[in-house]
Amino acid sequence: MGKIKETSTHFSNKEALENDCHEVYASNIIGGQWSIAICCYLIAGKHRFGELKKRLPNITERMLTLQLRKLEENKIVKRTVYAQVPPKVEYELTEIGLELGPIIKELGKWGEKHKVVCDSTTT
Amino acid sequence: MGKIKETSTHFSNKEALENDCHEVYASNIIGGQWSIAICCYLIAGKHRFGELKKRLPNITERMLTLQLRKLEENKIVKRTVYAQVPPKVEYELTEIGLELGPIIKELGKWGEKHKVVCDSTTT
DNA sequence: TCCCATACTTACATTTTTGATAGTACCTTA
DNA sequence: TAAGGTACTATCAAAAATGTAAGTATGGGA
Repeated sequence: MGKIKETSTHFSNKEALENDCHEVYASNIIGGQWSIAICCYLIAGKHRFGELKKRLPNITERMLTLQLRKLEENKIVKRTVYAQVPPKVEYELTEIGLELGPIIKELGKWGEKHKVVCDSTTT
Repeated sequence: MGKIKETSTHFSNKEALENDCHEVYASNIIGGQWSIAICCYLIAGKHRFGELKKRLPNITERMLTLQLRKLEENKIVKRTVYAQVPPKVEYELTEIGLELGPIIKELGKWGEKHKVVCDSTTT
């Protein structure tokens, strides 16, 4: 996630797809390596930056920041900064972010089932 | 989507996340540039390769092939080859693929709503 | 005075995904 | 004999996502 090149074919394809398919639009919002994992924790409630970092063992601060910024831009999470030293910042889901909760959970259930089905037919 | 490097940090992070989060597991399966769009059409029924290509105007044959192969590997779609010339190949959702249908539709509804909310607060 | 904790930022390297372009096989029909 | 239609594959290049490593600010406490 650096700057994107708005003249690339990739970019315009993505935009075009988003525009005539809400499903794709939605998946682009929550589809980063860590986005869904972050959401899973936030569904359970508010978290500080450092707490999220602990729960996502291998994430770098850079990636956590990037993903949170993206979620914030998309109004999925709300960021609250406390004027303290050392700093304290809390992240929580917005209203529309919360509405994503049940869908993500359904997806999780499906994933669990899928894993079983797939494993059994492979072996 | 070429060969992946199974020794990379990225790879092992992804695997670790998948293993303790079914939601992430699921999202990795359906999260490619075109996967959800393809699924959307297949939810409506069987399609030939060329039909999908027409419906996804800017997709290259390469990408369509890659995505379909990935979906097939993950047992989301079933591929049927007819021994004809010129060739005819049909793609359809499997049972577990069909179960994804309602979830994708919910995601679509959410996306539609999100778009409205986000646009109104931005302007 | 110096170190600490927290939540970042910056610059660069690597890996992964996607795109562009050309080619393949095969039988049918003209 | 040649062209056409379908579903691909192969190679190379570009772009995007992620990872690594180091640095920043600030006030409080030792």
